[in-house]
Amino acid sequence: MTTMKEIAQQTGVSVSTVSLVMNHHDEGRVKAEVASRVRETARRLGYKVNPMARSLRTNSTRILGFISDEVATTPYAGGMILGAQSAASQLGYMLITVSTDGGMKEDDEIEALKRYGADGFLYAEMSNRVTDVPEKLRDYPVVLTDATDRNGAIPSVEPDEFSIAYDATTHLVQAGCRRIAYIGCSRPMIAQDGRLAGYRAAMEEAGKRYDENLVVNVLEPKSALQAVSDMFDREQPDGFFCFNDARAWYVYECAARRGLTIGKDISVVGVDNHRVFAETLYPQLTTVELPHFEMGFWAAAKLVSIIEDRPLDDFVWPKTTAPMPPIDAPIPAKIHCTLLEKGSVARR
Amino acid sequence: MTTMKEIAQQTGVSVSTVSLVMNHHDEGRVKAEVASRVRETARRLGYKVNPMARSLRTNSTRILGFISDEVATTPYAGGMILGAQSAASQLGYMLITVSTDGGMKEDDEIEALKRYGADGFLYAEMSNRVTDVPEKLRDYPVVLTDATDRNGAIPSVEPDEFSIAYDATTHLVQAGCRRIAYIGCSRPMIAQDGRLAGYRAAMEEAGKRYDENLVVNVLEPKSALQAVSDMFDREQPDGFFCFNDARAWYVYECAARRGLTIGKDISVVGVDNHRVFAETLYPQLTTVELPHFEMGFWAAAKLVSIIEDRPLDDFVWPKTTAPMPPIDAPIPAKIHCTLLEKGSVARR
DNA sequence: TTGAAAGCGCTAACAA
DNA sequence: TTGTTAGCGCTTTCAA
Repeated sequence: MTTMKEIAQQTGVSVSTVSLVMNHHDEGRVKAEVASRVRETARRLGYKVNPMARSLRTNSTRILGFISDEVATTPYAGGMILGAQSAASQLGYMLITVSTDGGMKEDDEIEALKRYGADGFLYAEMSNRVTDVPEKLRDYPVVLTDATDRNGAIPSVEPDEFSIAYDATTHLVQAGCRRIAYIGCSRPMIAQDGRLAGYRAAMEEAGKRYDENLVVNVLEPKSALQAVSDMFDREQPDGFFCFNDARAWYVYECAARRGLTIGKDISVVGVDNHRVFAETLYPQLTTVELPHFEMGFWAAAKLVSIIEDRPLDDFVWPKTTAPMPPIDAPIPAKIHCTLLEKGSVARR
Repeated sequence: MTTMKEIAQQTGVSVSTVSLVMNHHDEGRVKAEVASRVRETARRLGYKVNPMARSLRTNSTRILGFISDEVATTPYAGGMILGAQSAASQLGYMLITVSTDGGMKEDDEIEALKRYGADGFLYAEMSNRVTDVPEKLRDYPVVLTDATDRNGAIPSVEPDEFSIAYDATTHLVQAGCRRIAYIGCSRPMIAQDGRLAGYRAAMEEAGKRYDENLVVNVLEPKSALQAVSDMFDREQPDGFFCFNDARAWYVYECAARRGLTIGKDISVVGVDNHRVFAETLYPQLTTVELPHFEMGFWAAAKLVSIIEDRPLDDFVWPKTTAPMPPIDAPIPAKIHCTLLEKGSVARR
């Protein structure tokens, strides 16, 4: 590893001059000619700053902590982490991921992260929930990812659940479905509320009366299949919007048992959480993939903007939204990532 | 953050004495009474070493890099990362995860990890493959996780595919199945070879002739379902061992279309890669969960043992294997994690 | 048995 | 415009 000292020696200047140049603090402080010689030597020697040494002085490590307790159980986390990592990497940061699952104590992991000098934290859930941020994070910059702060005091990035359901349902309407069912979740979640509202709005806008009989909110696998099956026979829907892939599967199962084919006899749009259906089993189906990558990306970027105290607009953004695809288009389609800016922000 | 200096002042000794004590180098060098006073002060002040400062001197960060290119697409990764993190944490290390998926250049990520001072690397695949380890990792300690080095030169931790299939098949035999089919993978993979062999061995040991007609190796979702369906009708198997959950799903679909119920009319044991079936849809099914946690755990521990040049036996291990559960036992069951020790080892 | 001192690579205040 | 210096928190000689 090349050091500033070596650059200084080879260029015939002092270490502080090198430091100034390498940190872009040379404007008006170092002669342009000297600066470019320094840069040239640095390039030639393949110099890379030593983050440890720097952080020892500056108390800033350019490390972000990503905290989640469900990395082990869902593939959501992967996309989110990837997004966060992508933003971090573009902004010159490193992401350290800790999972508090599996009996490890969250506080210990946070302590470890602090010791390693994390400048700020991403606190992630894997589906939008009202969340209490741990006490230990109080005095650090924090951004919630796919979660909502109970006290509304911490900035968060969440999916636009309403629009997801609205667009999915509208999509089914436009595909010509007459009776569109909603297979939802019975446990109260932010996503469920938003999506049910989106479904309802789309139905009413299409001139279809909102009909409670077409809505089944389920939780337990065993009774769930029965409930969906009952509704299936009772209401004979020809379109389904499903809260997630597990719930979509109930519809698949019902269809198979009745000799019906999805995409031909009935239409299904569902949120695909596990990537199993979209990628493996039914590549031709229309599914909605939640914008986990984007949420991770935005959250990390937001966090950096807090840490460095500069506006988000300074950064360069990727495109994060796409329109709903035609009914037989290749999927998954990523739609709607809403950045909620609210509350105040903890600073160290 | 408390520093050694503060401890030194409060105890009335020098920083070097504190350092000696905190690093357990005080034996015969520091008076026992002084040492215990130092420890007491450290405890009282809640001292935690500053890893940055230490690594600046020692050139060792106690950071492990976890490199994988599929974090985003499977939940396997989560378990593996969790295992690796668990071992790392127990051994006083920190895990930094980088995912090289999504167009980010692997080499760049490795460079970043090196800059942050990683002492060694875990290079992970998400299903056992023959793998080339990147050039950039050449001079560092590396352990392959769920992967096999093409040159057989790098230590790796892999699942015991043979035993997984052997035990699963035997399980079906003991459950009383007469005609047991194998739904495998047509792409050549280490797992496929090992599992087919395990299936075959179990069949023959049970006095059943190995019958090629009962074996369907498939890949493409569309043709796969057809192939499984054909075999289903032709051979009328009453037991199925499936390579993964996608393949198990073909059997579910076939069964549903024929009015058959799994666990009653036919028996299915499958490797559950996505946790969808075991956790959500068929909690009563017998599935095999690959020991991702254990692989991650062992691989990280092995890596630390290489870095610190001490034998694995110095560490304390969790139990990693369990016998096959009875056919209706709660799942997932983790079985068989084999640590393959082979080849030489890179050292810095 | 203990402490003083040097130095890891870097930044930043200050002096020249 | 540049260099000198001090010091971040720690480890590790070396001398006392």
